[in-house]
Amino acid sequence: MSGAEDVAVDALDEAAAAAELARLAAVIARHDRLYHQEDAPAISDADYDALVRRNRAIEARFPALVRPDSPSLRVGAAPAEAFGKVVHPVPMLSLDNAMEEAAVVEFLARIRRFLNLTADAPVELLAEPKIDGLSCALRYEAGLLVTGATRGDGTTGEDITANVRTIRDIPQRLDTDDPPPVLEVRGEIFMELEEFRKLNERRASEELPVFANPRNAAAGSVRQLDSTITASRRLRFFAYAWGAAEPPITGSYHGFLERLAAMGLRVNPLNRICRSAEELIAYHAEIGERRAGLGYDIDGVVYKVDDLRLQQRLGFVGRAPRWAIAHKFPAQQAVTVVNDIVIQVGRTGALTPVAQLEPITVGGVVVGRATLHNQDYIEEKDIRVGDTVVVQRAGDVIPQVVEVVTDRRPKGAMPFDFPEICPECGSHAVRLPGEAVRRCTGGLICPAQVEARLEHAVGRDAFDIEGLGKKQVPQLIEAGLLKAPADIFRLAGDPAKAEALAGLEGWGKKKIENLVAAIEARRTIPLDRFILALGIRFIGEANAKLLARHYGTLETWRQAMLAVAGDDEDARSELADIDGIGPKLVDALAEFFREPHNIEALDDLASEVTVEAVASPAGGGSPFSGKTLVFTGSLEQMTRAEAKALAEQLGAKVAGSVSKKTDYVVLGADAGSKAKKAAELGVETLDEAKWLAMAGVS
DNA sequence: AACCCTCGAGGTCA
DNA sequence: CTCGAGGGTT
Repeated sequence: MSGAEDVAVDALDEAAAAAELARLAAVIARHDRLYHQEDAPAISDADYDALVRRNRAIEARFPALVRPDSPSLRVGAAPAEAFGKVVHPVPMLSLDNAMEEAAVVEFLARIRRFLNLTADAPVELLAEPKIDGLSCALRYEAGLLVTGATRGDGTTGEDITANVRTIRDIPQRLDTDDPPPVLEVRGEIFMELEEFRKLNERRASEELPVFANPRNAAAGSVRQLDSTITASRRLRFFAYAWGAAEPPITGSYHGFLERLAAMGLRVNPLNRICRSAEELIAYHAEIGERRAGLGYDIDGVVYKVDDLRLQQRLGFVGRAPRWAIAHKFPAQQAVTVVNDIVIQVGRTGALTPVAQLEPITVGGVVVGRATLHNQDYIEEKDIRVGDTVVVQRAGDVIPQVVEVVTDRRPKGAMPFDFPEICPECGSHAVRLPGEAVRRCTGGLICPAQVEARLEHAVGRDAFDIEGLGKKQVPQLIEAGLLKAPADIFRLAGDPAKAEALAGLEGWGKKKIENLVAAIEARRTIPLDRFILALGIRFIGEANAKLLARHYGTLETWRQAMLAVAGDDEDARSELADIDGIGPKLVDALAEFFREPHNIEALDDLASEVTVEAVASPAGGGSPFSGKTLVFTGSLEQMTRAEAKALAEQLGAKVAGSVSKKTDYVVLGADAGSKAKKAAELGVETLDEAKWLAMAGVS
């Protein structure tokens, strides 16, 4: 031993301190590696903590000497006020699920079809365990960890950098001489079962509530504002993907993972290359058998096409890649009793039956209720009050009644009598022919609908008013302070109302101030959110945007909708011509605007707020954005399906036949009648090379 | 088949 | 907030 490590911190001079910090950074990094890569720690946790403490003590004396790769960055940061937002430069996607082996076979078949391969052409896939934790994106710039973010909605996540730094499987600095300028590593943060058990033991002894399962424990730990708490939880990490990367990632997926491992990130050692559906299924079975002994929770395995060029060609459908699929394990099941079936009334008046179950633990959480969806569902499974039923958590999350154990049915149990009267307001509840749901016709006289509509209006995607939620809305309705959406704004505008608020339980001065501020902050609202807030049937986030973009201003839209309600043919066809708006939507809008009280409520709300106009989408980056394309003839560089997917990605619409609305016709080899038609109509044609060049594919 | 809307359950943190 | 199911629309 050199002795430096024995010198008291107080006795170090600056040069010795710098040297000691360098030594500690290296030693701690080495122990981190042993811990996470070999799973063979060379020292005890206590000794490791002592090293970390010594490092921190020296830094406290010589703040100027803190190294960019200092281990103390793992734990040092002061508690944050709240989590910042991180926009993912490349969206974080979800995977399609396969529950059955047949779906795995179909997955492979579809890949081969899409790539124009024969049914027995070799395709290599990397199979890996699917960890049940929370996904996370780590951004390294020039080899240094700069941000860690949760998945969030896939586009925007929360900034959990300080917490991520406390995870020993995640290096502060990539172990390479030649770090990439940008590398965003994605993977799963999770808690091992042993740590989970110890954590809950500790919490139980401190009389704190215990976590329901390791995944929730990991999620709770990562969402701590105080990163020292996160640090004490010993989370783990496996890498399995990337987002932004400069230079781009090329080659194979397994090669990418090997490079990550070489740079000090942890990669699951159970990953394996497979070459056929049989091999994939065998892998699934093998991992399933080893599941209990892994020491951490998994909910299935994931298969990914290994060749990154093929991944790119396969692309995406919706939010999920075509080149990957999650093959889940069967859901865990349990048996319990249906104590009651209650009816809930939603915003649109839908009557939804919910089974009240004798509480039972399924897959780590206590389940007490399960939706029964509708009348048909209950009848098909013949679920009766008093029945013993098999319950599972679909996708290991959502409780679901699978089947009735009919031998255990009590004598005299009657089939469920689905109400034809709304249990909340007594109005008739009707089921239209061809529909599965029965709906209350009470509209605004139905308290359940009024409440649900108000909750919808203040919701995150509509007015987004902080401090008004499922708890407060019913309370304010009860107090007579809320009836229609416009009343929300009168809460802030009318002093008498604010005073009435102060008389209610749980409304202190501060809370009222906050609410008023939150409401005032939302007095200006974009048209699409305003439309969404009205709660018109079928008009969700996407359709509200379509309408807002097309009509631009509230007044234009309102006039057009009134004309539609008055059966004005021109207004109707203008509306129906918007791509994505079909007959049912037209009817729903007309119906809404035929009700005088709806228009009153709309105008009332509009008088309280400023509705911002929405610009119709600009041309966008691509020459094809907003254009209509037709492909004809056989393409050589890619299949028709790929070309279509690419064009749509660029904002184009792909049509099947040439018309005067077509902007471009892409001619493959042996193009026939469509080429002729294009010439007749004077539509611009592109050959394959030209199309690829314009699409930005070289 | 892809996409959208609606509804539901259950969890954690402030 | 996240996940998932079911049903509707295009």
